[in-house]
Amino acid sequence: MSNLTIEDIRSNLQKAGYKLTPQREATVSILLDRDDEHLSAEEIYILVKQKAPEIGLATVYRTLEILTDLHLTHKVVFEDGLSRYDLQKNRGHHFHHHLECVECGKIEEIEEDLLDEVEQEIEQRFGFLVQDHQLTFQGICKKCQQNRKE
Amino acid sequence: MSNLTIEDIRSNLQKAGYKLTPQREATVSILLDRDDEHLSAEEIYILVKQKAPEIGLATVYRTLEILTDLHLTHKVVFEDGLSRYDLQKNRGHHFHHHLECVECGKIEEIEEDLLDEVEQEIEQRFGFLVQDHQLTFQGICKKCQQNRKE
DNA sequence: ATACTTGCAAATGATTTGCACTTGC
DNA sequence: GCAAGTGCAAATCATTTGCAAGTAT
Repeated sequence: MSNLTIEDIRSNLQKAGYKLTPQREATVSILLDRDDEHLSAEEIYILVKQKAPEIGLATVYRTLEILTDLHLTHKVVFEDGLSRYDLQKNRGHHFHHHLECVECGKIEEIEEDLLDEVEQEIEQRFGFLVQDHQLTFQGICKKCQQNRKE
Repeated sequence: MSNLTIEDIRSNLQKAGYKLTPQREATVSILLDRDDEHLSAEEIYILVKQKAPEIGLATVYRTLEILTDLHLTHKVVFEDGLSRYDLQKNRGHHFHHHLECVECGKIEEIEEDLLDEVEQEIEQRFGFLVQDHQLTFQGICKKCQQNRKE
């Protein structure tokens, strides 16, 4: 699914004056592997530690901050107070949404941008120039609905 | 704009086995007064303290938690990591959205639900039963756009 | 050399909790 | 009267930061 490579990320970092250190590479490689999950910094840290045990949590945070600044990842604050990070697979006009199941806690991602029309309406009616958005739905996922019936 | 009264809130609390103490009343009255702002717990605390100086921040948090559990308020986590609370003016089918200006930080509220169609699409395509949602747009508000031109 | 990075530990900031005291019904 | 509620201070949890040491070019 992901068409981003480590090399893309290396060149983006270098363009901005950052190095792709082993720690950053390990962190990015977790994000590439798990690009359909929505990992918190802590979860990323635990996964990275398996490959590079000497890494510190602060480094993971710093890496994620840089990646987010460069728009290589996207940071979303969830209701539980944790921030989760997604690789920006489709750079540029990216936008995606989340389906958060209140029963099993799973977070599903939707790639399409369903809000084009809504954004146009906002700009016309409120004179507000939209740059980005976050949309999260809470509800019951398919699987949990089935479990309820059993 | 708000059609909720203290009495509505009192009866809701009592139905759920809670009392409307002076501290809770003071907190709710701030929310009623400022129902178009999006106040953080800290901001609410400061305002409440002016009328009831002996109140503690923990009580404000506990009150907001109860109100949110009873769906009398709605808690939204913003990008800055703070949670803000809105009174649920139109109980039941409530839904509203936020416009967050990245320049002046102001948070505007839109009452309409622009997502009816989007929700139907989600339910059909993903089998996900939507119960609630949060939608926040980041961008530049009208006023800041004008200031830029000057 | 020099500027960028790191790991660690300590600091921060929002929220939560334990507890002895108080209060509303 | 007594469970429910309070204020305070201490605890917690995610995240950030200071700093001395490490590293790449």
